[in-house]
Amino acid sequence: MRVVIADDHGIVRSGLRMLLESEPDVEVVGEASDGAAARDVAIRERPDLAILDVKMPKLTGLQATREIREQVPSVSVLILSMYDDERYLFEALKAGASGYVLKAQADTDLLDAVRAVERGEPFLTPEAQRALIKDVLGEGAHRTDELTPREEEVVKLVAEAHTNREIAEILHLSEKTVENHRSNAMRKLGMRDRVELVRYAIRRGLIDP
Amino acid sequence: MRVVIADDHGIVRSGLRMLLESEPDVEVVGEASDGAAARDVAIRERPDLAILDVKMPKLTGLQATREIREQVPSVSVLILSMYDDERYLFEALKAGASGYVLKAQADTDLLDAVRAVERGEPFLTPEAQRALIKDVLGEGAHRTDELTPREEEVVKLVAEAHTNREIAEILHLSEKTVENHRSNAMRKLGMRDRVELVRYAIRRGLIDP
DNA sequence: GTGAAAATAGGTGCCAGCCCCGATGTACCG
DNA sequence: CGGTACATCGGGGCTGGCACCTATTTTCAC
Repeated sequence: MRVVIADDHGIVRSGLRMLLESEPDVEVVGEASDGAAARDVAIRERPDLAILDVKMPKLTGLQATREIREQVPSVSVLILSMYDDERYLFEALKAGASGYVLKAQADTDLLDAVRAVERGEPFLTPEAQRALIKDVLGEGAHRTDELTPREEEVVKLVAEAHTNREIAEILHLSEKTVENHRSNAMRKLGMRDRVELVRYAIRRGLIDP
Repeated sequence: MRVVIADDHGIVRSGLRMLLESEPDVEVVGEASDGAAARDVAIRERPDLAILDVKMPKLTGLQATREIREQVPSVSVLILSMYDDERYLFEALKAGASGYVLKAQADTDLLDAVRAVERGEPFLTPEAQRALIKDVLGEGAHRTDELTPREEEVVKLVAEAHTNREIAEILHLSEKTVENHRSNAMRKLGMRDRVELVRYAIRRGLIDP
């Protein structure tokens, strides 16, 4: 089983690598320390599985998941969350992830998750399953989908202090397209400059302060 | 060399353990997933070294460091920070830590840090050293004094998405003066545009996200 | 009372940001 | 089939942001 791993903390990558390679039939064929690199590596290597941290520079794990799943649907994705809650669970599943594992439990659950994905099954930690059931039973109405996925990607990169040109390179787009997405996002949100977008991105958890 | 490790993320503990035990003379004699447990284990095991995450439940790594160093001074402490900045560096050193390693660089720097501590030397990552030197060269005063009051006012208003012209009106200044204060603040902080100032202002608590 | 730092202000120049247009292709949905 | 949303790219133009430079006044510590 060929696996790509991505996390902005080197120590987590090392841990993942060693944990995964303790299994004889698992091979780590790529590593990335940000979301854009993760996407590029996953598309180039076409692994069986990509294990992505939710919170990474340039692209979040969820944004990277969308792009990977769109371009190479044969790649399964496992999302690693460092949060103690499940606030990104639904977005992760919508983005095409096969599983969602909390980092606190990752050392015990991760190999189970990998095996589940190998069999083509989804994998959720017990906490995640409970949250999902609760949501389905309750109301599915906590969607704040004001922005399209593309717009959100651009907003995140703007908030990380990238110029339009840099964003264009990261997303493989023209500068004009980036400007249009940013402009549309600002209009939707009623904002007038990048500065306001930064605070929005922080409130939404797209980036840390 | 006997080592205790503490981090609330299982995957990080696994990574640390495997990384450390790849060295023949290093033995991990204890693990903890929160700061209070870390303190208890360190005091009971009296290891040569305790490697602690800054952010843990019950006690932070810094609080645990203080208590460990007070009760068993023979235990050296390495602090692991998941943050991209050095905001806890000074507190860590004051608490009695021998070293400060960012998680993003931990897979390459950690063994160097362990060896340095073994020799009784302090260890700081290059980024941490730079921050320390910058601070010493500056003043004994805190980093909070990096900006003058006027500069801080301007930064706050910038982060609130005011234009230079608006800020000039609010502070009864010329636009030029505002630009100078903003420019000086950005130079002092090593930032290149307003977007970075916003995140700084939020981190500093000048504004809410 | 001298010197350093802060606060004030201006000039010049370049480029990025932001706006308004329009245009194409795709996908999905009733 | 036609409508709507999304993503993509472009032109043209105005303004604001930012850098680098100089310069005066105020303030405060030694």
